[in-house]
Amino acid sequence: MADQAGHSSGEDLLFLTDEQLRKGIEAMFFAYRGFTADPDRILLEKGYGRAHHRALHFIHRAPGTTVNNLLAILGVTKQSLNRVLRTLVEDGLVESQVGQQDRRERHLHLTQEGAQLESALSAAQRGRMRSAYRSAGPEAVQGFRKVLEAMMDPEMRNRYISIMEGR
Amino acid sequence: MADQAGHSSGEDLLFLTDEQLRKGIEAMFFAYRGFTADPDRILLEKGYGRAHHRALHFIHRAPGTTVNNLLAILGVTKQSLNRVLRTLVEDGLVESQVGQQDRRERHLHLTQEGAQLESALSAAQRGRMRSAYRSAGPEAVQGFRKVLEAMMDPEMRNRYISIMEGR
DNA sequence: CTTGGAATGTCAACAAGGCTGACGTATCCT
DNA sequence: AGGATACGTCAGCCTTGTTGACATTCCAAG
Repeated sequence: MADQAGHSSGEDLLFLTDEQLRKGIEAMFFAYRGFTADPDRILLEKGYGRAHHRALHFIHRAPGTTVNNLLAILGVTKQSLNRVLRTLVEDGLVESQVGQQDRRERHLHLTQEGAQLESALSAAQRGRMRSAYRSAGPEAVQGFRKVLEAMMDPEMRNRYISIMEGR
Repeated sequence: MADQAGHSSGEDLLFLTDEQLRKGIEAMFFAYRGFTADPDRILLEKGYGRAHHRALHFIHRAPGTTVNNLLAILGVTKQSLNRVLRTLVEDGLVESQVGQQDRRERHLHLTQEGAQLESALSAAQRGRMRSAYRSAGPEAVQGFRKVLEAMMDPEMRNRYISIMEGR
């Protein structure tokens, strides 16, 4: 009870005021805006939205993934995803291949053109992430990742970790 | 070029692989989902959306703020904000008072009912933030905030900082 | 071999919440 | 008096989420 708010002493329990927590909440809000700002500009030019970006990102991350798997990662309905996926396939950014073992499944891959757009989007986002990391320093990066992981829903944390390790 | 990817040495320049940056990007994506999940559930019951939450949050944060100011913070058009604000006023969660010095301005306050909902939403979000902070530790919290601030657009960072200090 | 269920695709309708453009009103300032 | 500012509102459009219903394809169990 005698502790002060401003400085965290580093080893004992955290003294967390509502004010501090609210600051964290607002930091998340503003930071997420910055986080999406650069890709959004590119997407606008091409006539796509964030939903397309997410699809491209995770198809790049896990080439050959099925629609169902993508659905689970993105957490939207198949109708929502399908609308986005259809335009990407029509525009020649994504390829949908019938599964070998299970021919009901569709395996998704980026075409060269799709990979190119994904790369541009990712480069923009990584650029901001890199400069944020650089200006915050290595220890801050560790903390950043730690807090983010703890903030995820458990299911998503597992999915995230398995994505990180698995492949 | 000889360095390894996994461990950051802690004092020299960061060695940032695209992989590490991509992990950060995905962490942001999944964490933001968790971040909004709890309030979203409450909002759904009441028939509101995230836009209402944001309005309530910043009116709570800066009571008596003007519409224009809120517009700048939220980064949406007045038409978008107005739609949300109108329902909040109609439902008796927000009060809109004509300005004293400048009668063109409307100053916004939460009613008791509005404050109650804001409090419930904030409590849910702070709860998750608190447990994330706790499980990540004090140093992680510092790093988390540092990286987030560096990730904001400069204008937003200034706004954020002035909000933090100003009051 | 038949059939149930799983995976996928598709159509339709709807809602939230962004956006632009245009217009009106009240108020302030020069 | 006239221009600028703050706010509200109408109309229409887009993206992206939702439900519900239904067809197709195919694996697997009976």
